[in-house]
Amino acid sequence: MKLLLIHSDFIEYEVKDKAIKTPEDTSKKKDRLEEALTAFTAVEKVDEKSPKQAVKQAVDEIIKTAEQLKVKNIMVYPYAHLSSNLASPKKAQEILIEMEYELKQKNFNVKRSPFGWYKAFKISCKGHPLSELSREILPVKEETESLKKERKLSSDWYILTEDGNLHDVGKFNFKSHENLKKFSFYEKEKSRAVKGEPAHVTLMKKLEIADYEPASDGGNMRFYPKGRFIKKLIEHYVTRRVVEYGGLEVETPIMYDMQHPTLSEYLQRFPARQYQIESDKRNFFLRFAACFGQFLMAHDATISYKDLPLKIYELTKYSFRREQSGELTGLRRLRAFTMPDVHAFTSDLDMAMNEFKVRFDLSLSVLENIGIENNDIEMALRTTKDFYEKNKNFILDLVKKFGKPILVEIWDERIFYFILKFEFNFVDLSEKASALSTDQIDIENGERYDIKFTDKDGTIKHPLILHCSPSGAIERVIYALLEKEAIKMSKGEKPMLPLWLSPTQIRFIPVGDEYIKECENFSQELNKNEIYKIRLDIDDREESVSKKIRDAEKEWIPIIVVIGEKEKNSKKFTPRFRDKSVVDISKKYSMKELSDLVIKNIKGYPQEPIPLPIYLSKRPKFKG
RNA sequence: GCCGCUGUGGCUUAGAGGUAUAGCGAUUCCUUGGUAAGGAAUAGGUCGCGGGUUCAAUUCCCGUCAGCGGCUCCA
Repeated sequence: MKLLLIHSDFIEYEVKDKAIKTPEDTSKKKDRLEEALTAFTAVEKVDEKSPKQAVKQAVDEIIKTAEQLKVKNIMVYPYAHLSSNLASPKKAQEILIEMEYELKQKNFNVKRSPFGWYKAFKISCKGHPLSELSREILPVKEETESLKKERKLSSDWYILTEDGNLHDVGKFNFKSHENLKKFSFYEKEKSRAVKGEPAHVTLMKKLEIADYEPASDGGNMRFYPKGRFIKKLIEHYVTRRVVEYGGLEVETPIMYDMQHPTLSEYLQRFPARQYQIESDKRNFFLRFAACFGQFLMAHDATISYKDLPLKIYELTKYSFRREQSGELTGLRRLRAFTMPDVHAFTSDLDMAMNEFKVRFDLSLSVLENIGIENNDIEMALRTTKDFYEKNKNFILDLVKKFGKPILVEIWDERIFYFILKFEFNFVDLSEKASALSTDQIDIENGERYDIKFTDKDGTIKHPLILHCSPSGAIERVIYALLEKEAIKMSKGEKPMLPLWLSPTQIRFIPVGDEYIKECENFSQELNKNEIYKIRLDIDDREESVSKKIRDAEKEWIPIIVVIGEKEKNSKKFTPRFRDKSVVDISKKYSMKELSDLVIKNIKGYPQEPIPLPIYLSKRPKFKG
């Protein structure tokens, strides 16, 4: 059976002449249905063998579509021209009547136009992507075969365990791998579970990190001082790690000529995804990755095999992708985002694979040090069957490094420009998965961009290119950190940002005005270390001590120190530690001990001064 | 982009065909405080925006913008 489903403002028809010898009796010469899903239907020879099944499958398909479109009115419309292998009119008519009956049973408002007549019809198709669908209904036996064929063309999904075994995703026992299950399910099929609104969106506003900017395009965020600060520290940290790894930091333009021969070829494949800008008579697109600038730069460079692997790095501020408006959410999916992107140009597959390993370790370490640990992420690997077969041990090494089972997608043939790709995915509170770190081995673009290096023997060759983002988009890293804390909160635990990222690390709360001076003295004592400056502030507002503590807790301040007569005299403090796992809360601390404690935790991370006035009374409220 | 839901002072929100609640926050005053909200007063809103219906619209209708959920997508 062939179905053509049209979502229309209306459908109307008028019966004209007989099309077959014995058309269906009909008194109604004209009919019309508003806001309808019209199912143009051609019943075929194969349906005669198992008419019940054909009816059921067709009805299921129609209902599925109708529900998606929230349509109550359905017009079943016989339309022979969809097939060249029609069933007999008698059988066809029976099946159509049966379809009408079944649909009515499911409480749809169903009309059916008469069988066997030439009819004039008018239809007003709504024109959205789901408004025109064609479906082929085949008896089950043949269906599995066609499905198999389809699957062969696309890809297979597996779970690869540390022992080197590939498991069918459907059969794998996900016990103690809950997140991998959520991730696999999200990747492989479309998860339809009911979900609340994203937790990090509430948090990013409440903590004055980021917010929507109605005056800009969707997915272009504003960052408040604390948000800019956190973002800046992550940017610095990732950049430092990449530079230590050997990345040469560059800066390239954010817009490129759409007519440029190399770029246009690349663009043709994804035409509707960019912002476009006009300047004089030329049209430009905003970059959606750092590739363009770096590849064009590499194209013009003189590169010897001695320089390889050559690593070029840029922190793109911004990369732009015109995602569909409905796909945008908070800091998770944006139209403008900050992307660290380090490419490695390598001489051959051996070098590429070696480098892939190095960057795999780098990515894992960067994420972990930022605060997103191994059990917060799930790994996916995509490759071709051919590559997998030849490099099983290499891939297994990666899995062992990762230390838990991963999701693997294997294509029969290469679909994209890369032959191997890994991703570290974060699964959030509403069970959505997003990729953070990623790296891929690209075997096309060296040639496409005509990037060349001179090999040992003097021949000119195109390099294989690795594309890596060790952390993923910085905004998305913040999203993951916030969602991670939201998950904690849902378990009744206190949320906190890592100490090195907290805009305020220690807050002093004077018991009264007269102790503000004391706070200042102590803060100098606290910051005696030459290299590490602890970010502290003083709540000098005219509020009760309890109120100030409450506000500090709401702000996720890691360490709160109340200062009054006792402290003034004894120089010993009883701080409130937000994260009680690493400290002794019964202990009294001196300023030196507190300072050492903080420094121990922020060693090796970027240092920046507090991004707000030290006195709370001098701070504006950006939100609420 | 499609389908659906939502949109009320800076924030969170009540409400209804006759221009509107309350809490937080802000300001001022009182209180001078000891580990998650001390007390009082004042100011602040063309009820997202545009149009229509109506004697009258913030409330009903249409459109639009934004957010959320789902679909699709994620090079």
